Formats: sequence, structure tokens, C-alpha cells
Amino acid sequence: MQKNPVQCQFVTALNSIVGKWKPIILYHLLQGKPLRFNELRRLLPDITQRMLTLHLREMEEEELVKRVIYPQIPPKVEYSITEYGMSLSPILEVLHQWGAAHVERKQFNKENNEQTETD
Amino acid sequence: MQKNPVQCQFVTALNSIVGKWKPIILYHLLQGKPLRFNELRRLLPDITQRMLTLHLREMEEEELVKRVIYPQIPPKVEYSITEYGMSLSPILEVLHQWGAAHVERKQFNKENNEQTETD
DNA sequence: TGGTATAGTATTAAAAAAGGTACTGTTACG
DNA sequence: CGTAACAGTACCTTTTTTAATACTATACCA
Repeated sequence: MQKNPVQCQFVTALNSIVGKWKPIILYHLLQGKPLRFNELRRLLPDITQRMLTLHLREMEEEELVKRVIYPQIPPKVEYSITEYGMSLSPILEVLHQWGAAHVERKQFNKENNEQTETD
Repeated sequence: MQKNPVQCQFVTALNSIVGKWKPIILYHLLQGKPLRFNELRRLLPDITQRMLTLHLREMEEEELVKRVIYPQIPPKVEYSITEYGMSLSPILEVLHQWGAAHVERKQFNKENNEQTETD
């Protein structure tokens, strides 16, 4: 594994939030309300069932997310954030703030690049 | 692209720091001292030349890192953090803190899993 | 009887990220 | 003359991540 202790800390933290959809899943669960599988799907219109399942399973294994099955038909499964998961909140927050501050810049750069490429 | 504005902010922020080696490269450059290519290699013993080049090029394009070539033989190229790159500092810091606080937990879980798998 | 809702799984394919190895040109050192 | 240091590039392979599509079981509703 990683020998460098500093790298190790980054890796540990990033593993918990990296994945195309993990930050938004966490963001929604951090609102506090438990969410059902299809509620999450509706909140993330572009995610496939498979990817949602995979990400939730991963986060469940990391104990960031709790999965509760209600033995009903039709099935009901609720996902909620754990206390451990809540500890990620400051990370999500700075990411969110930084992103908000710099989305414009990225946009600008992108448009600029597309223009200069035609020169 | 991402329709969801919240996701977009996360994506923007994460794109800048995600990449197996980007956080540590940034971490080292954030110390302030410009670093030469091979100085970075020595700081990241397991990275290949190729990956270091790729990551530096990407971060250069994003204006997180500045590349200065000194026309000498043997060649000398110095990499340093830009002001924009410095704005990532709070993100790196919370990640680092969270990681430091939770490396142990991960370690514990891992050992536990390895044990229970033999049951 | 057919359709809908739930929460998924299985299989395959495609795309993205990372890695491995060899190679470049120039100069200084011994 | 042989070798090392510098800062890479080229080419190819492997691994990881993400996506697309079809499929499952059960119950309720019309």
C-alpha cells in the first residue's frame, strides 16, 4: 500500500468520497432524512440502478451509510447517514464551497480552450 | 455534463484533486518551495515518470501549477504552486485531518475483515 | 389478465485511469 | 570512452470505473 503517511491520509479520506456519485449521495443523506432506493434514484436522475447499488454497498461497507430493510412487499429499504458518515460533512462542505467559487472559472477556461483550438 | 448544480460543484472541486498522486504533489508544492521534476520523483518514490508528467501537465492546464523551464544543459524545470492552486489548501487540509483521524479505523476494519473471511 | 411499483442482480461492453518498459539528447564526470 | 543526471516521450498492457441492457420476485390495482 501507500508508504507515505501523508499520502495515506489523503487516500483514506478520498476513498470515502470518490466515486462519480458518492458526494451527491452523501450530500442528500446528510440532509438527515432516510431515503429509499428509488427516492435516491429520483434525486439522481442520471444514475443507473447498478451504480446506485454499487455505491451504496461500498459506503455501507465503510459504515458511512446504514441500510435498513423492511420485510414488506413491495420491498422497502431505507438508507441513512451514520455518525461516522456525518464526520465527512466538513469535507463535503469545503468541496462544495470551493466548487461554487470556481465553477465559473472552469466554465470560462473551457469556452476559451474551445475557441483557441480552432485557431 | 452534470445537470445538478450541487453535483457540479463537487465535480469541479474533485476534478482538481482527484488522481492517484495529485493530492501529495499539491501537498508538497504547497510547502512553498518550487520543486524540480526529479525532486518530486524523490518525494514520491513509487510514481513513474510518466504519471508524474501526466499529473503535472493536467494541473498546469488547470493553472494550479506553474512550470518554468530554464534553458540549461542538463535541463532544469521548476514546478510551483499558483495562487489559484493555493486556494485548494483548505480542501487539502480538511482531507488531511479527516484522514489522520480515521486511518486507524480503516486499518482496524481491514484486519477484522481479513480475519472474519477465514471463518 | 395485464400493468405497475419496489429493490435490486447478472452479464456484457466501453471508457478512463494507471502502470511498465524502453528510449531520446545533451553535458559533465571519471 | 563509458556512465550518470536531467526531463521528459512513445508505445503498449493492465486495472479500475462506469455504463447499458435485460432480468428477477411479489403484491396491488384496474
